[in-house]
This record gives sequence, C-alpha cells and structure tokens, in this order.
Amino acid sequence: MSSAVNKIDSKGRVSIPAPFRSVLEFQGYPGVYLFPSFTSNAIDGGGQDLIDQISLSVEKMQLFAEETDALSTALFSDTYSLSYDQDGRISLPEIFIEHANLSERVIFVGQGRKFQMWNPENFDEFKKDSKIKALEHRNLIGPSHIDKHNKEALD
Amino acid sequence: MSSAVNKIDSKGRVSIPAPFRSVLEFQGYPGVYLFPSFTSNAIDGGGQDLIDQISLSVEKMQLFAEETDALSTALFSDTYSLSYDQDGRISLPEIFIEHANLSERVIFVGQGRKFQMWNPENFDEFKKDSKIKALEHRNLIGPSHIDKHNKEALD
DNA sequence: TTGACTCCCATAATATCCCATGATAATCCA
DNA sequence: TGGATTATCATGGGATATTATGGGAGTCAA
Repeated sequence: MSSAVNKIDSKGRVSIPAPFRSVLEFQGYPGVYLFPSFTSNAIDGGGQDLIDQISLSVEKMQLFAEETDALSTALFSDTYSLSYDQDGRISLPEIFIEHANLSERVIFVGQGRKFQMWNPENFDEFKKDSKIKALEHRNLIGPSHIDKHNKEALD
Repeated sequence: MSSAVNKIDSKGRVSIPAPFRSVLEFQGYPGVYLFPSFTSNAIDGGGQDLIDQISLSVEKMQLFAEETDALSTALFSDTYSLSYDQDGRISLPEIFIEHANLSERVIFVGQGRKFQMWNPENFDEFKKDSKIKALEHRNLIGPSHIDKHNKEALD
C-alpha cells in the first residue's frame, strides 16, 4: 500500500522507497525481483515471497514437464533479481525503461505483497480510467465498504 | 460517535483524537489506514477492521477480475498505513492535504467503525447540504456527543 | 581509454524521537 | 460536597535519525 515518486538520476539509478525496502528485507533478501507486467506498461516487483508464491502456483498446475518449462520460461525470462546498494538504489535494466516508458521519475505503487513501478503520467491516466469503470459498475460492487452516508450522497 | 477538531502544526503533524486511538489499538494495530473518500473532499480512516473489510469486498468482485485488479491498484495507491508516534500524531501525506483541502485544522468525525477527516469549513457546508442536519434535529446524532470544548471551537 | 557499474561520502530536506507546557478532565479525600 | 491532587491530552519545539539524491573515485570489461 501507499505510493511514492522517486527520481531516476543521471546514472540511471532509483531509490527503492524506504518503506518498501523494509518489507523486502523482512522477507530475507536485500533486493527486489522485477519483471514486466503482463497487463500494463508497468513493472511488477516483489521480494522472495512473491517469487516463491509464483513458483508454487506453477508447480501446482500439474502440467507436463515441457509445459511447465515453457510457462516458467515465459514468466521468468524477463525477471531480474536486483540487489540494491547501501543507499537503497538499483539501476534499471534497459528493458524496463522501455516497457514502462520511463524517463525522469518513477512512481512506486504498493499492493500488499507486491508493488508496481510506473511512469507517473501513465499511472495517473490508469487511475482515472479504473475509477471511472468502477463507478460504472458500482451497483455490482458490494456497497459494504461505501458507508450508507456516502451512498446517499452519490444517489 | 463523536467529533473533534485538531490542529495541523507547522511540521504537518496532527493528533489522532485519543478516543479514536483507543478504538484503533483495540483492533490490534497502533496506527490508521487513510484513503481519500470516493465521494467527498474528505479522508476516510479506519483501523485493521476496516482494511480487512475492504480487502474482502474487493475479493468478492472476482467476476470482474481484471477491473477489480485495476481498481484495487488505483485505490491502494492512495491508501496509506500510518503508524502514529508516542504522542498519537501522524503526518499527513501531501495527497490528503490536497484532496481534503486542509490547511490549519482538521475535524475528525466518527462513523462507527470508521471515521472521516475534513476541513472544518467544508464539513459545515456538507452538513448543511446533507441529511446529517436532519438527523441532528432528530437527536440521532446529537450535539450532545460533541464535548463542550470542541463545540466552542466549532462555533 | 571509454563507458557502465559499484562503492563511498556529502548534503539538504524531512520525519521521528523526546521532553516541556498549559489546559482540561478525572480522581481522591477530608 | 467541594477543593485539591493527579492523569490525560493536544500542542510546541529542540535534537536526532532517516531518506533521497548528487557526485567523486575505483573496478572491470571491451
């Protein structure tokens, strides 16, 4: 949860926001796993837990050997394990810069066990779109977390 | 239910009113979850219970998996988990200051399991336009629940 | 040698810790 | 009961720690 915008410096380095680092380190490894998101122009990131979880769910699929291979190749071929320096910085592989269309700044968006890195402008757009869609489907979403009061205000 | 007006100091800190804190701590976590209200210029806040409830209702939306994922990303990006210091203070992320149009003072308005933070002026206006006023007149939400001190501050 | 990368240090801004204070509310006791 | 003592609370502010970021110098490979 939460988000933070950090700068990519002239050497191509970015600070992983401190709150994210403490989560990663808690998982046992002072670094991040990064891979391009399947569904958007973003980079998915996480720690040991995330990778473990993904490998596990691949195993659980009970595929034939060659299918498993193909799948994990697909999943992991563009996955980088980057350990950050003592200042908490990594330098981003070119492929991520391209995939997420990054230039000066990156926004880190926390999502529980994982996080995403976006070009801030693209993320703003994405946010707007998904809120609009959510409002369109508001009736389908359990109103439980929208309290009665706000619901009335909406109507 | 109750409400209290607190000051934002020069460092951007606000005290979470003590009665609210005791509820939060009872839920097991000495901090708050805050996110911009969907429907008004206010900040929604709550403790562990609220977050559990929200995650649950997000999961329930599985039929629109793709949108759900996008929505929860969008929502969580503006959700902050802030633990307060030993004096019960948090410092508000910039995004909340903007969203709720805060400057000097914040009013905390309790709503059962959650609460809202408003710019006091905006809240007054909101009350005027909403059913809260009607409810007050029926003594369902009575000024009796607002202690003398805060009532004077409001006047 | 040049460029890419890492390690190390410097710095400014910010956040956090810690203590002080005044005000109010709660408690206690003669 | 009423007056005094004791907590609790919001708030201010100094001191300290953390963080993001810039840049120098060293390492390695092409």
